[in-house]
Amino acid sequence: MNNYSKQREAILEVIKENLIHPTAEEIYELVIKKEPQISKSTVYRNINILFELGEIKKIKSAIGPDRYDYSYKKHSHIICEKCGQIFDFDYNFDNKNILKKAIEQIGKKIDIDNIVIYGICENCKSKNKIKEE
Amino acid sequence: MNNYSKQREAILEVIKENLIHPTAEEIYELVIKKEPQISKSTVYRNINILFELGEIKKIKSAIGPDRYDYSYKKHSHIICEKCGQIFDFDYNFDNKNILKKAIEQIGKKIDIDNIVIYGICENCKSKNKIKEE
DNA sequence: TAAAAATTAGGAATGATTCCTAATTTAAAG
DNA sequence: CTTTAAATTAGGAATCATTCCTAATTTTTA
Repeated sequence: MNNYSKQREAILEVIKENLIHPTAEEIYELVIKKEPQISKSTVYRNINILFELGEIKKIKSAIGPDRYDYSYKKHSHIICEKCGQIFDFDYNFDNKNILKKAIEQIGKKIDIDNIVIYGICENCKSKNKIKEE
Repeated sequence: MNNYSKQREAILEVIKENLIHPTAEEIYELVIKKEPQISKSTVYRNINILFELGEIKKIKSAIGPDRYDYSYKKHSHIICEKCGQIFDFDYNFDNKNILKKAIEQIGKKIDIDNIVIYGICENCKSKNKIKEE
């Protein structure tokens, strides 16, 4: 692992250029424009490698497949469980204290990578209130 | 939706009794002991209904299928991205402030349902340091 | 420049979940 | 009660996302 390949480079570029939290499928559709011969398995394999290397973040959406994120700047995510929409969220969690409590409660240190707030957004909430026919 | 069915009741009971964040498959294996005729699609359908109703929580694990949780008490989760382990985490997030910042940043109110900390646990971190053969 | 290691394309295989349908169960109405 | 309507079920087919497999190619090493 960790050798040069133009495919891997193109995939990382696409993820860097598209800050829309694309799915693997979407990454494939974008990267195929640059590397028309690329196969889907190569996209999946390299996404996983880039994630392992810590170059990109994996976001477990509430709905549909996983999404990926290149973070120029550290941030969290808010995800709606009804519509699946993902919002970038810039918040200063007290990581030092979270870490301390985590060690107390689970007995081991955790390297915090991404904090995700799952909830229901206003739009989806109000939709629910309308009596369904 | 929302009518009586002994299958749905049995599924909810199983989730209440097993606080191990079971997957749909695991719920099926447990509930089949009580309702031997039950089908897997019934389990999936009812898990979704119970989630829609807000009776159970869905946890997007870093690894493998979704997991479910009946919460007698509100809590968060810490999930390891390498091994997929899920830890219950009792932490007092400043939800009022989070909500305020969220409205500022994304322009809409969010009903916070579950805060998840994705990271890498000590065990997995130390495994990585060992030179792989 | 030759040998070893890593990566690729492409398709098959797998795993999780949803969808479909006819039969059954539950609820509602007279 | 009985009848009718609505909801739910079992079971399997279908779908979707992802991983696995293999022979060929590319990259690295020495």
